[in-house]
Amino acid sequence: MTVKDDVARLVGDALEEAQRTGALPAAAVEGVPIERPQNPEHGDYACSLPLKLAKPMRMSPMAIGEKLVALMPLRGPFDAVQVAPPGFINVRLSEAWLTQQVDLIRQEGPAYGAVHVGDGRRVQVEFVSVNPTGPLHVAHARGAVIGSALASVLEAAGYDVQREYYFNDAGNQIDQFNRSLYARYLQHFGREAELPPDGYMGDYMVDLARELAAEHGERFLEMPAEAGTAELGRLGLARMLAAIKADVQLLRVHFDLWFSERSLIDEGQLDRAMGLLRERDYVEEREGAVWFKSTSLGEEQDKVLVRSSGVPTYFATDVAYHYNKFIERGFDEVIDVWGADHQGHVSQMKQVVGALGIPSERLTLIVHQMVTLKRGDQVVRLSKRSGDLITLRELVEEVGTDACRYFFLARSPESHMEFDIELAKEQSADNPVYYVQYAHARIVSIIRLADERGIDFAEGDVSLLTHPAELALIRKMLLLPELVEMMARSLEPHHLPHYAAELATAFHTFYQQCRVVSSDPEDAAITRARLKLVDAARTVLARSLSLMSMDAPDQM
RNA sequence: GCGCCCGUAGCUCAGCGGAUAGAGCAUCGGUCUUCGGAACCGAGGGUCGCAGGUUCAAAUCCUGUCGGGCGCGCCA
Repeated sequence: MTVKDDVARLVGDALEEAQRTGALPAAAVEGVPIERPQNPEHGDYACSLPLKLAKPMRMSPMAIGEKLVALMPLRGPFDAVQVAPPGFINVRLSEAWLTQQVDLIRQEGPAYGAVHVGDGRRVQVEFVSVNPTGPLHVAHARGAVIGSALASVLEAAGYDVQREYYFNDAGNQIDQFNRSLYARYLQHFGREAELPPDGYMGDYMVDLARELAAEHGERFLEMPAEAGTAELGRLGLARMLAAIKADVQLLRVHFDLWFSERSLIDEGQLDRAMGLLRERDYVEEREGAVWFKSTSLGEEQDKVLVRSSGVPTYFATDVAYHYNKFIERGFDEVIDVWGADHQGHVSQMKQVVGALGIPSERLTLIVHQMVTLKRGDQVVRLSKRSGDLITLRELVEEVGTDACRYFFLARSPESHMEFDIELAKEQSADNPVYYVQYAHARIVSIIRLADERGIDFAEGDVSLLTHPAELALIRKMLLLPELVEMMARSLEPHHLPHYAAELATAFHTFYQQCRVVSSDPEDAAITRARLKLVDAARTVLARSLSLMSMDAPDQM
């Protein structure tokens, strides 16, 4: 239970008591709202319940507040509660309690920040899932960072998390890919060949053809064209997939499972999903095709599941995939991270899940907006088909993994973000990334110094920590578990970089004002206490960075 | 035309219906004999696109409107 929950209970218990004894009239309440006031004069936590109860209770907010505060015992972490106009209950934490948390944080170590909102429930996070017909680009990097950070946060919040990449290895686009590759392959050997009209034009296809030619020679020329195209395509696809794996690894993104679209067809899951939809009367045959009757669910149009040619659409396999996620594998919750270009499919996907008999709230679609990439003044448009502009790899190699992760993560998914490469490089010294990491390196070097001087602070007395900067740092450290809980509930990991920067500031401010390792013998006790604080700060900062899959360097 | 997203400081962006709307960068001004100055402290800078509405309380919710992005296929 977080402190915030404890505050809510403190107020909630008082309300119950007041209503039971008749001190306050009966009124329906939906939860106890607890906030963190921005003005420190308002204490550590604030509750606006009296303001909300004023109307149903027909009393002034201040009077309600007074009644409640009178019933709130100053136990445990709490030092003072008071009512403030226009009707807030402000709660302040006790300094003695705050300092004790330093020891507790050190005890928890790298596990600090973990909460139990997930309660072991199984959640699948599917992200990136770009077709392996070309290299990953900048927008994909954004999805990769959002998805992986969200997965880490959910894990810290007590969920059993599965990270998954769904890749297309069947269908039209793969045919296009195969034909494009075959054409490049023929061209490599000086044969006359034209790319298909909707083919993949990028130079990477030329490179891929050359690599395969180097490895396999003219083998595919000797086959009938159709077989050659298919054979070559299969090898090319495997290479593209391997390249994508390498690319996401550059961003420190790991997947538990790479899920093949084709396997849904081969292993009968598509048929079973279609059968279930048909059974539930959501399928209709018309004009030689098989349709999902989404208009019956309020959608604007029906969707084709199986073309008149007998070939299932991507939509059909997507239905099968979600059937597989919920019904065959039994995930409690599923989160899909999509780019804005897929926004139009969100309501259809939700309807499909409902049509399969699954409460559609169990599926969450996180749609992130596009990334506008800039090099100075030049706007670079992102298109996989028309050519190879800035790839994920180029970006990461130029800007660095940590900076990429930090910047992509710091923007909320729905914001249309701008990424100026020149700026990111020029400002690297003033980068918030390095600011946060520098705080960690600084901490480690202080502890290193203490080690060199043979200072043992295991018995440090944390009650000596009374300086405002010390207490401010502790308060900031205590925010992490609440933040993890909030992020897991809202599925918004973008708060993490902002928190890390605030924590770093709290540390730097403390460092500026409080000498840690002092050579004056009279300071021995406070030195030991502060070393404990510094060590706890290292724990929390390192945890914040690890949740973002960022490096926590010992030196820079 | 319809759907989704965005519009907050010079720039890039936070902001859970609550108290005086914040951060970084940029600008200006301070701090330094000792633990890492990649630091700290301070200042200026805002009609939260605009107009209505709901509410004790709106940057936040609703409606409309203007501007920008992305979609609207028997493509994925």
